[in-house]
Amino acid sequence: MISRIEKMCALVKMKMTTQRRVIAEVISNAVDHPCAEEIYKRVNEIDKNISLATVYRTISIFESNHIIKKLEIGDGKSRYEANYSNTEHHHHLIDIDTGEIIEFIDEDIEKLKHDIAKKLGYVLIDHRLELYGKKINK
Amino acid sequence: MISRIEKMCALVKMKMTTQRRVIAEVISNAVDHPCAEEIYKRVNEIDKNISLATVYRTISIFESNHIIKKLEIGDGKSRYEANYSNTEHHHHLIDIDTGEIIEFIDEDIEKLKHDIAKKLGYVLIDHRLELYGKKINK
DNA sequence: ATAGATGCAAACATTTTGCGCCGAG
DNA sequence: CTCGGCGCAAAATGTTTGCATCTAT
Repeated sequence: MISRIEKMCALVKMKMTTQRRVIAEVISNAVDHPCAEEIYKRVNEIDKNISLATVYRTISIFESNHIIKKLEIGDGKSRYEANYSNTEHHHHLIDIDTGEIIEFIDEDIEKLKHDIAKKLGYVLIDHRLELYGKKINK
Repeated sequence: MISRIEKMCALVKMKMTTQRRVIAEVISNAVDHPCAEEIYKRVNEIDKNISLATVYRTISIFESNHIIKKLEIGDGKSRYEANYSNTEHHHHLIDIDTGEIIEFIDEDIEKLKHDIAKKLGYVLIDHRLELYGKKINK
């Protein structure tokens, strides 16, 4: 089974190695937002010979090809998620007690952001919205 | 002249040392978003004996007392700005060509964010919005 | 065949920490 | 006086890189 990210790599004409295929698979299957070290651990459960350096290099290439997105939630490390362009643009709510990340989509924000950038004389390329909250009744 | 941040330290009953006073002054006067190293350099122009470790420790205390805010614009280092609660909540537009940071305020987003958090079962504590854009006509 | 990808270990950059001394309250 | 803050240097953490080797195309 070819992972979704591997298909995106093909579109960008990336040379596909065993390592990249495994890393693509791991990130495609992730339901959370793993950091480089976590990706490395999951990759190593599939193939013990893949190095952390390769994970970093591959992540970096995926990111510059917009195949994955980096998020910085303030815990010191960069975290990543697949960037499926046909999926709606979503954002993150971070539970400040548990660190849990909840994804959400909001139409109104999608509309607003372009207007704001335009008003400032910019074309919007990307954006990031993160909410930090505490669970009600806990 | 007592800096604005120093006044906030007093409210939180922080022990005020020469070092903290100078660091408070530097961050209060910053019109940009300096990282720890940059704060350290500016601090040293006023007092050569203040160490980088103290800058980090002080920043950390300021941050946990909500006196300053950390921002991560994706350049690998944490950047900081004063968090004047009586100032309107603002956000950042980052020029992806120059790295320039433009601050802006948007009323509609202020309204939206609380509704979204509530809908997800959370009380909003903080949030962060960053737009990344290219200047029009350049 | 060959450009580019990999593994390893060393280098880097940023941030944190242990310890003995010092200074604010 | 005393507790916490300080400077220094060392360590920890996350990430990048030089080099010799290997591999997808």
